[in-house]
Amino acid sequence: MRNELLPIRPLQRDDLPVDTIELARFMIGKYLVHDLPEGRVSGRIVETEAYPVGDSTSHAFIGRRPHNGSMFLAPGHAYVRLTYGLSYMLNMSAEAQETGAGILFRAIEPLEGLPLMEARRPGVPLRDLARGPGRLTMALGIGAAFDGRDLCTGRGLWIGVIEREAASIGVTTRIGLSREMDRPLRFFEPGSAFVSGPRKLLLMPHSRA
DNA sequence: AGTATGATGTGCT
DNA sequence: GCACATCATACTC
Repeated sequence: MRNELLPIRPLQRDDLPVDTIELARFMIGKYLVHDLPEGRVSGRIVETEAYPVGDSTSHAFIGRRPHNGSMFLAPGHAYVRLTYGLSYMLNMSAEAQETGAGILFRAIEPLEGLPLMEARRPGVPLRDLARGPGRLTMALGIGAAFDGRDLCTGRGLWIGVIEREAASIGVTTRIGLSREMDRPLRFFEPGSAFVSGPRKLLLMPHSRA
């Protein structure tokens, strides 16, 4: 038994805005897809954060190192990093090659392959399956092996679009930081139940078209 | 609804 | 030693 696949078209590298902050906004309402032998797992991107050049909280801020090299690849490559010893985070490189910037995928609305996601996270309610950056990678089956992979191939793990744009995009400060806490670099889909973070952040968003 | 805490790995952000 | 781009659980209001 196999699901009908949604008509998701792979995003090309040339489709991506060069600017990190524009890219983080652009990805709201796009799709994260993981095609596996067992089937497809996918979701609509409802929350991202930007880590632009010069941001002291960016993992690229200290310069290129073995562990953060993926942030310096051409736009559209995965940067996967373990945080707090338990949670993998999926980022995508931004700006020109060698620059060192990226966006963090913080939450998706699960769409395809729900049984596969639920199998990885037994007993977790649908709403919590991929609400949060660590949960997202758990649900999609993403680990360290994905670091450095091209997300613009349309195969394996890739980003895509359905011809339907987000009506509006919410903007707030980022989550989990102890510095640079004032910058409006978190983007999300207003009204989505699948967005992570405290409710109070949703009460004061600037909403833009 | 909000707040506190422990688990756990990695690099000194 | 300590700070993390976190999560699940236990506890309070």
